[in-house]
Amino acid sequence: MDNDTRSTATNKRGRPLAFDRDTALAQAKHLFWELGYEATSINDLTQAMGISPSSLYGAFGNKANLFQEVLQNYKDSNPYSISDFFESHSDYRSAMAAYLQHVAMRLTQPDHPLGCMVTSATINCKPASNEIAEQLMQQRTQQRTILQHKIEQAIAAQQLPPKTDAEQLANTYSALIHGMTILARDGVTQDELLQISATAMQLWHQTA
Amino acid sequence: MDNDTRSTATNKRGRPLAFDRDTALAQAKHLFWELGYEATSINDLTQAMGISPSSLYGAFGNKANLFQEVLQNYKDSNPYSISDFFESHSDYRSAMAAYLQHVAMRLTQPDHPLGCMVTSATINCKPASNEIAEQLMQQRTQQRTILQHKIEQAIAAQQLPPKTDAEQLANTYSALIHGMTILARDGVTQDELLQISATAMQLWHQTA
DNA sequence: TTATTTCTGTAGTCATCACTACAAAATCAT
DNA sequence: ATGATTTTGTAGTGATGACTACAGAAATAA
Repeated sequence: MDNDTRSTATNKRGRPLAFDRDTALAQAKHLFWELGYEATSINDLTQAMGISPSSLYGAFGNKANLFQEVLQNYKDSNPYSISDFFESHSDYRSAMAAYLQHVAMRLTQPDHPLGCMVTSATINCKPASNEIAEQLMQQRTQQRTILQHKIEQAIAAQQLPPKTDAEQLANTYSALIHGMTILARDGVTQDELLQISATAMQLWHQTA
Repeated sequence: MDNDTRSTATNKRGRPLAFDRDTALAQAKHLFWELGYEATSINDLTQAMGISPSSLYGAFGNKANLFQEVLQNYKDSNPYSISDFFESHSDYRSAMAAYLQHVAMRLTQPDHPLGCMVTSATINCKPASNEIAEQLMQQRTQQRTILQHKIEQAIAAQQLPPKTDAEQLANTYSALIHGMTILARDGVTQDELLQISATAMQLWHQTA
């Protein structure tokens, strides 16, 4: 029943960690983000983290568990969620515009790999990694659902036509955002992604 | 200087192939499409193709070369290109609508894996597979450029406002289409993808 | 000091990776 | 028939995959 989350806080007994756990985690995140879950080997990780396999396994359990921690860190390190934008903007249109702008920026930031890790890290997986792949899929589905709820609220607040199909619109924006990850990784620039975000705002008015 | 494309045509000398080359290629395509390039092992391939490693290497050279043939077959097996739609429709708007509809259908056809292989097969690759990953990237870039040219022609034909940014619009549609591959693989249905296609047609009018 | 606890480095495990050596088998050419 | 040619099955190769055993090192606790 002991909680095994070896914290960075002051250790009590035994030899102390010879490396900074958060720094190592950040380096692991960088690799998983760039190459994906399976294409990143333990050897790659130990090299990048500057530690030995035994240290890695001692501190993080195994590859899957390390990825879990990386994923949590990845989510925590993004200061802005969809909800944040819808809370800090009075009207839904400007919230969406700001969110799409934020996404375009974040997918092409020069201080970390291109695109979204949740979108890209487990596209090519063997069945052995199905659990992790499904976890990321649930993340994506959850984001889609959140967006749908925000749109439903916009409809209820009469900021969108009452006949608007919230799921359809959420799906369309989700596709666009996932696609921006592909484009970012293909070398499409931040400016171009921002233009896509601007273009996408036309979807807000459903005319058909 | 001998052309090494061992054709399916009547062999002249030596022991004949004990398997149907096209069928085996189709099965390889199925695997690469579903799992991606690196996550598909030679062992997976020989199992699915029903042949031994020596037969596989004898007939296809190596894994990278087999993938090349699969890719060519993948492209050839899609009877409709962007250009086809723009040639068979008089106005550009209906051509685009038909193309997006076609994409939504194709990405969710039940007789083959979900999504687009060119988009998904080399998202997670080690540096060793950079050549193949870049080849697929060039495919994606090329498709984007073709779309841009069609939009430019639409502008020239005054079927789009003269101030339309063709590259920007092509990028937006490309993002949407790539994102549809992610959604399709996440289990979003064909109907929902068709709705995305319909929603996306609003982008045709640039209002901003 | 000595004992206890925890981490580190080395060297290994076994499985799987792409790929191949080689002899037997199956065809064609003569 | 005999020989030339090509494919096949078996059984490997060395490299790399994730992971671990174990002894020693570095800290705290007594």
